Amino acid sequence: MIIDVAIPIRISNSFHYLIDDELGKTLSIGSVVSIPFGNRNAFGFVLGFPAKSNVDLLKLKSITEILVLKPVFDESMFQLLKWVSDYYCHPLGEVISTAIPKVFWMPKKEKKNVEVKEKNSELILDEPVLGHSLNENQKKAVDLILDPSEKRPFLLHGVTGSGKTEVYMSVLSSIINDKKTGIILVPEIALTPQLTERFSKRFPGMVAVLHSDLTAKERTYQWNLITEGKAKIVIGARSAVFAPLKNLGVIVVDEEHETSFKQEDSLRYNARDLAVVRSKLLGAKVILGSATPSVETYQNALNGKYVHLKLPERVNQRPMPTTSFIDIKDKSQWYSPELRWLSRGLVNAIADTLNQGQQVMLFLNRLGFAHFLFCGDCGHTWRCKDCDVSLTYYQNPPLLKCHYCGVQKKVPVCCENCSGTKLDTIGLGTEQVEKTIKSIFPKASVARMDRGVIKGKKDLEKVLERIQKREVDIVIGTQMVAKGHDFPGIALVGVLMADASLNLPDFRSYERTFQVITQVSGRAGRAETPGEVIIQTLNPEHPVLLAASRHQQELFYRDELNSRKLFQFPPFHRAVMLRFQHTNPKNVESFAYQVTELLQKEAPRRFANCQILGPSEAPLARIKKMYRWQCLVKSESVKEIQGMLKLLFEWEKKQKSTVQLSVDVDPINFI
DNA sequence: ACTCAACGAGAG
DNA sequence: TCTCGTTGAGTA
Repeated sequence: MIIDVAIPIRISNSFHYLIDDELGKTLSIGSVVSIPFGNRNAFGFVLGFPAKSNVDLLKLKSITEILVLKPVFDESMFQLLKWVSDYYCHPLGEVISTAIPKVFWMPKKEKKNVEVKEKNSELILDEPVLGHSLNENQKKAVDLILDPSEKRPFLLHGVTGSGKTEVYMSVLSSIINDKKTGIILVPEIALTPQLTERFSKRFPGMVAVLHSDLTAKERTYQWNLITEGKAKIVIGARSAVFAPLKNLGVIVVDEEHETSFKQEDSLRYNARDLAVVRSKLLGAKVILGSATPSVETYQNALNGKYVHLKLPERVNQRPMPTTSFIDIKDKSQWYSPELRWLSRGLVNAIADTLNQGQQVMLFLNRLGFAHFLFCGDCGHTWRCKDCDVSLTYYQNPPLLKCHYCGVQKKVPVCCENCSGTKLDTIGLGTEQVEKTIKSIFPKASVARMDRGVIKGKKDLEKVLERIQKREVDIVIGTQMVAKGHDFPGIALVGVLMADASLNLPDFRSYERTFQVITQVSGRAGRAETPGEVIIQTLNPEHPVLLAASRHQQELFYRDELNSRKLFQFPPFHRAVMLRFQHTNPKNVESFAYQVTELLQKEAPRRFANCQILGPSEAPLARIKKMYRWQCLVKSESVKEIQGMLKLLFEWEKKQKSTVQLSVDVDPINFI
């Protein structure tokens, strides 16, 4: 008997093996087998039982042993996995190994049912109470979501603090009453302990948690809770979209606009999009929640593919914050001739806020002390040896770091080029903000919140608790502060360099800026006092900043959609990024040109709707010793793009070039 | 992915 | 001539 086996390696085809008839009958699709592969053993997933093989029967080898008899995925998951493999042009074996935790098929010892300890939480079967005092809008949203005749995905579009989580919980509660289950996807679970806690309290003993920081043991425990049907709700980061729940009733994607739902290496899938696909395959509900939806999702809501549910009010009628701009080009605004990045206006506002016993948050999306170090005598700058970027200067501990390959080195005392000693820095980072603010407000308690000081869940919980207890007067942070944490005492939010993200070479730079400004602004204000937001910028008239500050969402999306349409970008056109990498710059360049020319030659007759842009050197021309080129393909027709990729892969196989080619479907990252 | 054979430059 | 490091092909 023949079995078809997918091996988790970068080869697109599967392989046929022989197995004893009797033994073969015990296998299912999804069983894991050990097989001879070349001159070693490998693991593989059983895909099927073909009646015959087009490979010479004498060449077929027998499997070594059965590793896991019980399938590691069921029929409906198999459909999804095949869809993923097809859509993202990635070998099925690798897709499966991304979706299923390694501990379940990569056995260290022998694979047995791991004993599940009950820990301290008993499974409580009492049904939770419905109707946790929802407001009108929340109730309406829940009713629409639960309406069985409505099959479309839902965009739950609610301003910060409008109570989206209550809606999720009400829906979940009803889903569980119907003996169904649900998945909640969150951008970075290690950074959202509050949400997990709320769910565990509301649904005691029913919640499993999945994320990348789990140890093998914890992961096994959580996964078993799911497969054994004990967990009814799974909260997790992007890979939790593959959680093997039975009777899946709903998938919630919280903060659906977040880019961390896209995996940026190996299998480049987007968990938000897979949530929509998986729920469609199963007939389950899907809720995409955000205060600042992605332009793609917004367009789907506009054109009726998704149901647009709005939560326009903050709970308890909290007023929206008031926003003002400070033009930092204007010298008269500078705090001092040396401090050009800080305005008197913001300093005064901070002082007022502190005097009133309220808290301040300052936002700057750049880590470290300064962007780079340079020599005042000869102008030399310190750059990474392996990447085409300058090294970021950190002051405590004093280091020069590369943000792309992680290389660190000691800060030099003199210039390596001219031995000059007048070393100086350019470009502002959060460390420098912290130092400066501490010197201006020596009595205030200042806390920083960024990847430099917050390494994990524990650090975050500590800072959040200190902020909550009012032990901190001024919070200085990167993106991290924009991500859904509840800071009830913040009365003033200062955005230090609002322009930084506007001018990135990425068609989504306006969208990102709008989202992050709206999100940080949403941190300001509480029941009694409306919050205040001060935005320092070089460009106070910029329409994106204006729209964000005036809470004119519809205006922003209308303009942005118009320009996406005009320039033929998503959501109107599909995009695929072809990336080329090699240690030799000439090899990449010539291969990138060969590929592009091939596609351009074929396009007019076979793929008339495809545009091929490039090739061009990537904005980051070298990372980790690899020179990088790219080529962007756009088309209204997914079919044509798929056809073109097929042609490309066939051609590439024949070329046997050493240049690495990777395909990024629906790319998020353009640098 | 992984492994082995083939190939080519450096030491005795 | 021997050895070590790099490169390329094939895996059922």
